[in-house]
Amino acid sequence: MPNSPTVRRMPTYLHRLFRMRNDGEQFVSSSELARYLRIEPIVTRKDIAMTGLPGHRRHGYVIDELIAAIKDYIGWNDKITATLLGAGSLGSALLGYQDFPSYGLDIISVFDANPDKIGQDIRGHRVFNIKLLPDVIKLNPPKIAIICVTSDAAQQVADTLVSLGIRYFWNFANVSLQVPDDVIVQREVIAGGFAMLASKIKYAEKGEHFNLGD
Amino acid sequence: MPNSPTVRRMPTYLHRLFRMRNDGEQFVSSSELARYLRIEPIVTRKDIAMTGLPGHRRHGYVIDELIAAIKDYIGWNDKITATLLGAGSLGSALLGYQDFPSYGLDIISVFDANPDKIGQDIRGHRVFNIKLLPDVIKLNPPKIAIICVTSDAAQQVADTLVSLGIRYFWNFANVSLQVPDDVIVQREVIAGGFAMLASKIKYAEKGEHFNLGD
DNA sequence: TAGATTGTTAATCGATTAACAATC
DNA sequence: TAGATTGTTAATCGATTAACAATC
Repeated sequence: MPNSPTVRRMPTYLHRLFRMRNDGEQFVSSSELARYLRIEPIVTRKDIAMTGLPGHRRHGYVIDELIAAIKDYIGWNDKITATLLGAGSLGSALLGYQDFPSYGLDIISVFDANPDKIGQDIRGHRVFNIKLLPDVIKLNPPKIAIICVTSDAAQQVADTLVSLGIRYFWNFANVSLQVPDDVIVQREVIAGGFAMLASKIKYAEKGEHFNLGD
Repeated sequence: MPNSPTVRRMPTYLHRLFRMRNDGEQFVSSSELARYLRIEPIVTRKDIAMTGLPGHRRHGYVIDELIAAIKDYIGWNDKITATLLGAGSLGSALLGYQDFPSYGLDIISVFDANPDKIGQDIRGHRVFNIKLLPDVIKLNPPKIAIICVTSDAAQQVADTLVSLGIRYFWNFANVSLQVPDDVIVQREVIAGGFAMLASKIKYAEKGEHFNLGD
Protein backbone atom coordinates (compact mmCIF):
# COMPACT_ATOMS: atom_id res chain seq x y z
CA MET A 1 0.00 0.00 0.00
CA PRO A 2 2.81 2.55 0.32
CA ASN A 3 3.06 4.46 -2.93
CA SER A 4 6.61 4.93 -4.06
CA PRO A 5 6.72 8.49 -5.42
CA THR A 6 4.70 9.73 -2.46
CA VAL A 7 6.85 7.99 0.14
CA ARG A 8 10.02 9.25 -1.50
CA ARG A 9 8.83 12.84 -1.32
CA MET A 10 7.98 12.56 2.37
CA PRO A 11 11.51 13.02 3.80
CA THR A 12 11.87 16.19 1.76
CA TYR A 13 8.63 17.56 3.14
CA LEU A 14 9.81 16.62 6.61
CA HIS A 15 13.10 18.40 6.18
CA ARG A 16 11.31 21.60 5.25
CA LEU A 17 8.74 21.21 8.03
CA PHE A 18 11.43 20.79 10.69
CA ARG A 19 12.98 24.01 9.57
CA MET A 20 9.67 25.86 9.53
CA ARG A 21 8.85 24.58 13.00
CA ASN A 22 12.25 25.79 14.12
CA ASP A 23 11.40 29.21 12.73
CA GLY A 24 8.30 29.23 14.93
CA GLU A 25 5.74 28.73 12.17
CA GLN A 26 2.55 26.82 12.93
CA PHE A 27 0.78 26.40 9.60
CA VAL A 28 1.93 25.43 6.13
CA SER A 29 -0.05 25.36 2.89
CA SER A 30 0.31 22.76 0.17
CA SER A 31 1.49 25.45 -2.25
CA GLU A 32 4.26 26.51 0.13
CA LEU A 33 5.64 22.97 0.40
CA ALA A 34 5.16 22.40 -3.32
CA ARG A 35 7.09 25.52 -4.26
CA TYR A 36 10.03 24.24 -2.24
CA LEU A 37 10.00 20.85 -3.97
CA ARG A 38 9.23 22.45 -7.34
CA ILE A 39 6.13 20.37 -7.88
CA GLU A 40 2.43 21.22 -8.25
CA PRO A 41 0.48 21.92 -5.04
CA ILE A 42 -2.09 19.27 -5.94
CA VAL A 43 0.66 16.64 -5.70
CA THR A 44 1.45 17.77 -2.18
CA ARG A 45 -2.22 17.74 -1.20
CA LYS A 46 -2.59 14.20 -2.55
CA ASP A 47 0.56 13.13 -0.72
CA ILE A 48 -0.73 14.56 2.56
CA ALA A 49 -4.12 12.98 1.95
CA MET A 50 -2.34 9.60 1.92
CA THR A 51 -1.38 10.12 5.56
CA GLY A 52 -5.03 10.73 6.47
CA LEU A 53 -4.33 14.08 8.08
CA PRO A 54 -7.07 16.65 7.40
CA GLY A 55 -6.03 20.25 6.80
CA HIS A 56 -7.77 23.49 7.60
CA ARG A 57 -9.34 25.39 4.74
CA ARG A 58 -7.93 28.88 4.48
CA HIS A 59 -4.98 28.01 6.76
CA GLY A 60 -3.36 24.86 5.47
CA TYR A 61 -1.97 22.14 7.70
CA VAL A 62 -0.79 22.32 11.31
CA ILE A 63 2.97 21.76 11.08
CA ASP A 64 3.24 19.69 14.25
CA GLU A 65 0.39 17.45 13.17
CA LEU A 66 1.79 17.10 9.68
CA ILE A 67 5.23 16.09 10.94
CA ALA A 68 3.65 13.45 13.16
CA ALA A 69 1.39 12.19 10.36
CA ILE A 70 4.24 11.90 7.85
CA LYS A 71 6.56 10.21 10.33
CA ASP A 72 3.84 7.73 11.12
CA TYR A 73 3.07 7.13 7.44
CA ILE A 74 6.68 6.31 6.53
CA GLY A 75 7.31 4.35 9.70
CA TRP A 76 9.76 6.78 11.30
CA ASN A 77 8.07 6.58 14.68
CA ASP A 78 9.04 2.93 14.90
CA LYS A 79 12.60 2.14 15.94
CA ILE A 80 14.40 -0.09 13.46
CA THR A 81 17.56 -1.92 14.51
CA ALA A 82 20.20 -2.63 11.89
CA THR A 83 23.44 -4.43 11.32
CA LEU A 84 25.95 -2.89 8.94
CA LEU A 85 27.95 -5.17 6.68
CA GLY A 86 31.13 -3.52 5.46
CA ALA A 87 32.92 -0.68 7.22
CA GLY A 88 34.62 0.64 4.09
CA SER A 89 34.19 4.18 2.88
CA LEU A 90 30.46 3.97 2.20
CA GLY A 91 29.75 2.02 5.38
CA SER A 92 31.72 4.55 7.41
CA ALA A 93 29.82 7.35 5.73
CA LEU A 94 26.54 5.79 6.77
CA LEU A 95 27.81 5.35 10.34
CA GLY A 96 28.40 9.09 10.36
CA TYR A 97 24.98 9.94 8.95
CA GLN A 98 23.64 12.20 11.68
CA ASP A 99 20.06 11.98 10.50
CA PHE A 100 19.62 8.23 10.92
CA PRO A 101 18.62 8.33 14.60
CA SER A 102 15.87 10.81 13.79
CA TYR A 103 14.65 8.36 11.13
CA GLY A 104 14.37 5.71 13.83
CA LEU A 105 17.34 3.77 12.46
CA ASP A 106 19.69 2.34 15.07
CA ILE A 107 22.84 0.53 13.92
CA ILE A 108 23.56 -2.05 16.61
CA SER A 109 26.44 -3.97 15.02
CA VAL A 110 29.10 -3.51 12.34
CA PHE A 111 31.08 -6.17 10.49
CA ASP A 112 34.06 -6.20 8.15
CA ALA A 113 36.47 -8.80 6.77
CA ASN A 114 39.47 -6.48 6.63
CA PRO A 115 41.91 -7.16 9.52
CA ASP A 116 42.80 -3.46 9.58
CA LYS A 117 39.19 -2.64 10.36
CA ILE A 118 38.35 -5.43 12.80
CA GLY A 119 38.39 -4.32 16.43
CA GLN A 120 38.61 -0.67 15.42
CA ASP A 121 36.16 1.90 16.68
CA ILE A 122 34.44 3.79 13.87
CA ARG A 123 32.25 6.64 15.03
CA GLY A 124 31.48 4.89 18.26
CA HIS A 125 30.90 1.46 16.74
CA ARG A 126 33.19 -1.50 17.35
CA VAL A 127 33.85 -3.39 14.10
CA PHE A 128 33.41 -7.17 14.41
CA ASN A 129 35.12 -9.84 12.37
CA ILE A 130 32.60 -10.95 9.79
CA LYS A 131 33.36 -14.54 10.76
CA LEU A 132 31.52 -13.82 14.01
CA LEU A 133 28.40 -12.77 12.08
CA PRO A 134 26.24 -15.76 13.11
CA ASP A 135 27.15 -15.51 16.78
CA VAL A 136 26.66 -11.78 17.12
CA ILE A 137 23.42 -11.74 15.12
CA LYS A 138 21.96 -14.60 17.14
CA LEU A 139 22.86 -12.84 20.37
CA ASN A 140 21.51 -9.48 19.28
CA PRO A 141 19.25 -9.86 16.24
CA PRO A 142 18.63 -6.75 14.14
CA LYS A 143 15.53 -6.04 12.09
CA ILE A 144 17.41 -5.11 8.91
CA ALA A 145 20.82 -5.59 7.31
CA ILE A 146 22.58 -2.78 5.48
CA ILE A 147 24.84 -4.16 2.77
CA CYS A 148 27.93 -2.04 2.08
CA VAL A 149 30.35 -4.79 1.10
CA THR A 150 31.81 -5.12 -2.40
CA SER A 151 29.56 -6.33 -5.21
CA ASP A 152 31.50 -9.58 -5.27
CA ALA A 153 30.86 -10.37 -1.62
CA ALA A 154 27.28 -9.09 -1.38
CA GLN A 155 25.43 -12.25 -2.43
CA GLN A 156 27.33 -14.51 -0.08
CA VAL A 157 26.83 -12.18 2.88
CA ALA A 158 23.14 -11.89 2.05
CA ASP A 159 22.79 -15.68 1.94
CA THR A 160 24.27 -15.96 5.43
CA LEU A 161 22.00 -13.24 6.76
CA VAL A 162 18.92 -14.85 5.23
CA SER A 163 19.85 -18.13 6.85
CA LEU A 164 20.09 -16.28 10.16
CA GLY A 165 16.53 -15.07 9.74
CA ILE A 166 17.05 -11.52 8.46
CA ARG A 167 14.12 -10.58 6.26
CA TYR A 168 14.82 -6.96 5.35
CA PHE A 169 17.81 -5.60 3.44
CA TRP A 170 19.00 -2.17 2.44
CA ASN A 171 21.43 -2.90 -0.36
CA PHE A 172 24.07 -0.36 -1.41
CA ALA A 173 26.06 -2.88 -3.44
CA ASN A 174 25.78 -2.59 -7.19
CA VAL A 175 24.11 -5.97 -7.62
CA SER A 176 20.63 -7.40 -7.55
CA LEU A 177 20.53 -9.75 -4.57
CA GLN A 178 18.91 -13.13 -5.15
CA VAL A 179 16.83 -13.83 -2.05
CA PRO A 180 13.68 -15.83 -1.19
CA ASP A 181 10.36 -14.28 -2.13
CA ASP A 182 9.41 -13.35 1.41
CA VAL A 183 12.57 -11.30 1.90
CA ILE A 184 12.34 -7.59 1.09
CA VAL A 185 15.33 -5.81 -0.45
CA GLN A 186 15.48 -2.06 -0.83
CA ARG A 187 18.17 -1.17 -3.33
CA GLU A 188 20.01 2.11 -3.25
CA VAL A 189 21.19 2.48 -6.83
CA ILE A 190 23.70 5.32 -6.80
CA ALA A 191 24.75 4.42 -10.33
CA GLY A 192 21.11 4.84 -11.36
CA GLY A 193 21.06 8.43 -10.16
CA PHE A 194 24.21 9.18 -12.08
CA ALA A 195 22.80 7.46 -15.17
CA MET A 196 19.79 9.77 -14.96
CA LEU A 197 22.01 12.83 -14.70
CA ALA A 198 24.33 11.70 -17.49
CA SER A 199 21.47 11.05 -19.87
CA LYS A 200 19.80 14.33 -18.93
CA ILE A 201 23.06 16.11 -19.75
CA LYS A 202 23.35 14.26 -23.01
CA TYR A 203 19.86 15.16 -24.18
CA ALA A 204 19.97 18.69 -22.78
CA GLU A 205 23.09 19.43 -24.78
CA LYS A 206 21.43 18.13 -27.90
CA GLY A 207 18.78 20.77 -27.29
CA GLU A 208 16.08 18.16 -26.79
CA HIS A 209 13.54 18.67 -24.10
CA PHE A 210 12.11 16.17 -21.68
CA ASN A 211 10.31 15.95 -18.37
CA LEU A 212 12.50 16.80 -15.41
CA GLY A 213 11.18 13.80 -13.48
CA ASP A 214 13.44 12.23 -10.91
CA MET B 1 13.38 11.89 -23.75
CA PRO B 2 15.23 9.63 -21.33
CA ASN B 3 12.65 7.61 -19.44
CA SER B 4 13.38 7.40 -15.76
CA PRO B 5 12.58 3.79 -14.81
CA THR B 6 14.32 2.53 -17.94
CA VAL B 7 17.47 4.60 -17.38
CA ARG B 8 17.64 3.53 -13.75
CA ARG B 9 17.55 -0.13 -14.69
CA MET B 10 20.37 0.27 -17.23
CA PRO B 11 23.33 0.21 -14.79
CA THR B 12 21.99 -3.02 -13.32
CA TYR B 13 21.80 -4.61 -16.77
CA LEU B 14 25.32 -3.38 -17.44
CA HIS B 15 26.66 -4.88 -14.26
CA ARG B 16 25.29 -8.25 -15.21
CA LEU B 17 26.46 -7.94 -18.81
CA PHE B 18 30.04 -7.15 -17.75
CA ARG B 19 30.08 -10.28 -15.69
CA MET B 20 28.64 -12.42 -18.48
CA ARG B 21 31.19 -11.04 -20.93
CA ASN B 22 33.89 -11.89 -18.42
CA ASP B 23 32.58 -15.43 -18.33
CA GLY B 24 33.02 -15.61 -22.08
CA GLU B 25 29.34 -15.49 -23.04
CA GLN B 26 28.32 -13.83 -26.29
CA PHE B 27 24.53 -13.73 -26.29
CA VAL B 28 21.96 -12.85 -23.67
CA SER B 29 18.19 -13.14 -23.84
CA SER B 30 15.73 -10.68 -22.36
CA SER B 31 14.42 -13.36 -20.03
CA GLU B 32 17.89 -14.06 -18.71
CA LEU B 33 18.48 -10.40 -17.80
CA ALA B 34 14.95 -10.08 -16.46
CA ARG B 35 15.32 -13.06 -14.16
CA TYR B 36 18.36 -11.41 -12.60
CA LEU B 37 16.52 -8.14 -11.98
CA ARG B 38 13.35 -9.98 -10.95
CA ILE B 39 11.24 -8.21 -13.54
CA GLU B 40 9.23 -9.39 -16.54
CA PRO B 41 11.17 -10.12 -19.77
CA ILE B 42 8.93 -7.75 -21.72
CA VAL B 43 10.21 -4.87 -19.56
CA THR B 44 13.77 -5.73 -20.51
CA ARG B 45 12.88 -5.98 -24.20
CA LYS B 46 11.20 -2.57 -24.05
CA ASP B 47 14.20 -1.13 -22.24
CA ILE B 48 16.59 -2.47 -24.85
CA ALA B 49 14.30 -1.24 -27.63
CA MET B 50 14.82 2.29 -26.22
CA THR B 51 18.50 2.04 -27.09
CA GLY B 52 17.61 1.19 -30.69
CA LEU B 53 19.66 -2.00 -30.67
CA PRO B 54 18.02 -4.86 -32.61
CA GLY B 55 18.30 -8.37 -31.23
CA HIS B 56 18.46 -11.69 -32.96
CA ARG B 57 15.40 -13.88 -32.88
CA ARG B 58 16.16 -17.24 -31.32
CA HIS B 59 19.50 -16.01 -29.90
CA GLY B 60 18.83 -12.80 -28.01
CA TYR B 61 21.19 -9.84 -28.00
CA VAL B 62 24.93 -9.73 -28.68
CA ILE B 63 26.45 -8.85 -25.31
CA ASP B 64 29.18 -6.59 -26.72
CA GLU B 65 26.67 -4.66 -28.80
CA LEU B 66 24.24 -4.39 -25.91
CA ILE B 67 26.89 -3.02 -23.56
CA ALA B 68 27.84 -0.41 -26.14
CA ALA B 69 24.21 0.50 -26.84
CA ILE B 70 23.34 0.91 -23.15
CA LYS B 71 26.46 2.92 -22.40
CA ASP B 72 25.64 5.19 -25.28
CA TYR B 73 22.00 5.52 -24.24
CA ILE B 74 22.82 6.61 -20.68
CA GLY B 75 25.74 8.78 -21.71
CA TRP B 76 28.50 6.67 -20.23
CA ASN B 77 30.66 6.89 -23.31
CA ASP B 78 31.01 10.64 -22.78
CA LYS B 79 33.53 11.77 -20.19
CA ILE B 80 31.99 14.01 -17.53
CA THR B 81 34.25 16.14 -15.35
CA ALA B 82 33.13 16.95 -11.83
CA THR B 83 34.01 19.01 -8.80
CA LEU B 84 33.24 17.55 -5.39
CA LEU B 85 32.00 19.89 -2.66
CA GLY B 86 32.58 18.47 0.78
CA ALA B 87 35.22 15.90 1.68
CA GLY B 88 33.38 14.58 4.75
CA SER B 89 32.44 10.96 5.13
CA LEU B 90 30.07 10.81 2.18
CA GLY B 91 32.34 12.85 -0.08
CA SER B 92 35.28 10.61 0.81
CA ALA B 93 33.17 7.56 0.10
CA LEU B 94 32.40 8.89 -3.37
CA LEU B 95 36.09 9.61 -3.98
CA GLY B 96 36.70 5.95 -3.27
CA TYR B 97 33.95 4.72 -5.55
CA GLN B 98 35.88 2.52 -7.92
CA ASP B 99 33.16 2.35 -10.51
CA PHE B 100 33.00 6.07 -11.30
CA PRO B 101 35.75 6.06 -13.93
CA SER B 102 33.96 3.31 -15.82
CA TYR B 103 30.83 5.50 -15.75
CA GLY B 104 32.83 8.27 -17.44
CA LEU B 105 32.85 10.38 -14.27
CA ASP B 106 36.13 12.13 -13.53
CA ILE B 107 36.44 14.15 -10.31
CA ILE B 108 38.92 16.92 -11.10
CA SER B 109 38.72 19.01 -7.90
CA VAL B 110 37.64 18.64 -4.27
CA PHE B 111 36.73 21.37 -1.78
CA ASP B 112 36.07 21.55 1.94
CA ALA B 113 35.78 24.26 4.58
CA ASN B 114 37.26 22.20 7.41
CA PRO B 115 40.89 23.25 8.13
CA ASP B 116 41.70 19.65 9.08
CA LYS B 117 40.76 18.57 5.59
CA ILE B 118 42.25 21.40 3.53
CA GLY B 119 45.54 20.48 1.89
CA GLN B 120 45.10 16.82 2.74
CA ASP B 121 45.27 14.11 0.16
CA ILE B 122 42.17 11.93 0.07
CA ARG B 123 42.40 8.95 -2.24
CA GLY B 124 44.72 10.82 -4.55
CA HIS B 125 42.81 14.09 -4.52
CA ARG B 126 44.17 17.28 -2.96
CA VAL B 127 41.44 19.04 -0.94
CA PHE B 128 41.18 22.77 -1.68
CA ASN B 129 39.96 25.47 0.67
CA ILE B 130 36.41 26.21 -0.36
CA LYS B 131 37.31 29.90 -0.37
CA LEU B 132 39.35 29.18 -3.49
CA LEU B 133 36.28 27.76 -5.24
CA PRO B 134 35.89 30.60 -7.80
CA ASP B 135 39.58 30.63 -8.74
CA VAL B 136 39.98 26.89 -9.13
CA ILE B 137 36.70 26.46 -11.01
CA LYS B 138 37.53 29.28 -13.42
CA LEU B 139 40.93 27.77 -14.07
CA ASN B 140 39.64 24.26 -14.55
CA PRO B 141 35.88 24.29 -15.11
CA PRO B 142 34.01 21.03 -14.48
CA LYS B 143 30.80 19.95 -16.18
CA ILE B 144 28.99 19.02 -12.98
CA ALA B 145 29.16 19.71 -9.26
CA ILE B 146 28.62 16.97 -6.68
CA ILE B 147 27.19 18.40 -3.47
CA CYS B 148 28.23 16.54 -0.32
CA VAL B 149 28.27 19.45 2.12
CA THR B 150 25.86 19.71 5.06
CA SER B 151 22.24 20.56 4.35
CA ASP B 152 22.80 23.99 5.90
CA ALA B 153 25.64 24.90 3.55
CA ALA B 154 24.27 23.33 0.37
CA GLN B 155 22.19 26.23 -0.92
CA GLN B 156 24.96 28.78 -0.51
CA VAL B 157 27.52 26.57 -2.22
CA ALA B 158 25.08 25.91 -5.05
CA ASP B 159 24.48 29.65 -5.51
CA THR B 160 28.21 30.23 -5.88
CA LEU B 161 28.55 27.40 -8.38
CA VAL B 162 25.61 28.64 -10.42
CA SER B 163 27.19 32.09 -10.55
CA LEU B 164 30.37 30.42 -11.83
CA GLY B 165 28.41 28.88 -14.68
CA ILE B 166 27.85 25.33 -13.43
CA ARG B 167 24.61 24.05 -14.90
CA TYR B 168 24.47 20.43 -13.66
CA PHE B 169 24.34 19.25 -10.06
CA TRP B 170 24.31 15.91 -8.35
CA ASN B 171 22.95 16.67 -4.93
CA PHE B 172 23.51 14.35 -1.96
CA ALA B 173 22.44 16.93 0.63
CA ASN B 174 19.05 16.41 2.17
CA VAL B 175 17.59 19.62 0.73
CA SER B 176 15.87 20.72 -2.43
CA LEU B 177 18.25 23.21 -4.06
CA GLN B 178 16.67 26.40 -5.39
CA VAL B 179 18.33 27.08 -8.72
CA PRO B 180 17.43 28.82 -12.01
CA ASP B 181 15.15 26.94 -14.39
CA ASP B 182 17.91 26.11 -16.86
CA VAL B 183 20.00 24.38 -14.21
CA ILE B 184 19.53 20.62 -13.83
CA VAL B 185 19.74 19.04 -10.39
CA GLN B 186 19.81 15.30 -9.87
CA ARG B 187 18.97 14.53 -6.26
CA GLU B 188 20.20 11.42 -4.49
CA VAL B 189 17.65 10.97 -1.75
CA ILE B 190 19.12 8.36 0.59
CA ALA B 191 16.45 9.18 3.15
CA GLY B 192 13.85 8.39 0.48
CA GLY B 193 15.20 4.87 0.05
CA PHE B 194 15.07 4.31 3.77
CA ALA B 195 11.55 5.73 3.92
CA MET B 196 10.51 3.18 1.29
CA LEU B 197 12.06 0.35 3.28
CA ALA B 198 10.62 1.53 6.59
CA SER B 199 7.11 1.80 5.20
CA LYS B 200 7.43 -1.56 3.44
CA ILE B 201 8.41 -3.09 6.78
CA LYS B 202 5.52 -1.40 8.50
CA TYR B 203 2.95 -2.67 6.02
CA ALA B 204 4.54 -6.10 5.66
CA GLU B 205 4.33 -6.67 9.40
CA LYS B 206 0.68 -5.68 9.35
CA GLY B 207 0.22 -8.51 6.87
CA GLU B 208 -0.88 -6.13 4.14
CA HIS B 209 0.33 -6.72 0.64
CA PHE B 210 1.58 -4.25 -1.89
CA ASN B 211 3.58 -4.02 -5.07
CA LEU B 212 7.29 -4.53 -4.55
CA GLY B 213 8.11 -1.52 -6.75
CA ASP B 214 11.29 0.39 -6.08
C1' DT C 1 -19.04 38.65 1.61
C1' DA C 2 -14.81 37.61 -0.78
C1' DG C 3 -10.87 35.06 -0.99
C1' DA C 4 -7.85 31.41 0.07
C1' DT C 5 -7.24 26.96 0.73
C1' DT C 6 -8.53 21.99 1.14
C1' DG C 7 -10.43 18.01 -0.89
C1' DT C 8 -13.13 15.30 -4.37
C1' DT C 9 -14.04 13.57 -8.83
C1' DA C 10 -12.83 13.04 -13.56
C1' DA C 11 -9.39 13.31 -17.33
C1' DT C 12 -4.90 12.61 -18.91
C1' DC C 13 -0.54 10.75 -19.29
C1' DG C 14 3.14 7.46 -19.02
C1' DA C 15 4.77 2.95 -17.84
C1' DT C 16 3.79 -1.82 -17.42
C1' DT C 17 1.59 -5.85 -18.90
C1' DA C 18 -0.75 -8.91 -22.20
C1' DA C 19 -1.45 -10.96 -26.52
C1' DC C 20 0.34 -12.45 -30.41
C1' DA C 21 2.62 -11.83 -34.93
C1' DA C 22 7.15 -12.21 -37.08
C1' DT C 23 11.14 -14.86 -37.98
C1' DC C 24 15.45 -17.15 -37.40
C1' DT D 1 9.25 -28.14 -39.20
C1' DA D 2 9.05 -26.84 -34.39
C1' DG D 3 10.52 -23.97 -30.99
C1' DA D 4 12.55 -20.01 -29.05
C1' DT D 5 12.98 -15.50 -29.06
C1' DT D 6 12.29 -10.65 -30.61
C1' DG D 7 9.26 -6.96 -31.51
C1' DT D 8 4.70 -4.73 -32.33
C1' DT D 9 0.19 -3.34 -31.09
C1' DA D 10 -3.42 -2.95 -27.79
C1' DA D 11 -5.07 -3.10 -22.92
C1' DT D 12 -4.38 -2.09 -18.28
C1' DC D 13 -2.80 0.14 -14.37
C1' DG D 14 -1.13 3.74 -11.47
C1' DA D 15 0.29 8.44 -10.84
C1' DT D 16 -0.25 13.12 -12.16
C1' DT D 17 -2.94 16.86 -13.58
C1' DA D 18 -7.21 19.50 -14.21
C1' DA D 19 -11.50 21.26 -12.87
C1' DC D 20 -14.17 22.69 -9.51
C1' DA D 21 -17.00 22.07 -5.32
C1' DA D 22 -16.76 22.74 -0.34
C1' DT D 23 -15.89 25.69 3.44
C1' DC D 24 -13.55 28.40 6.83
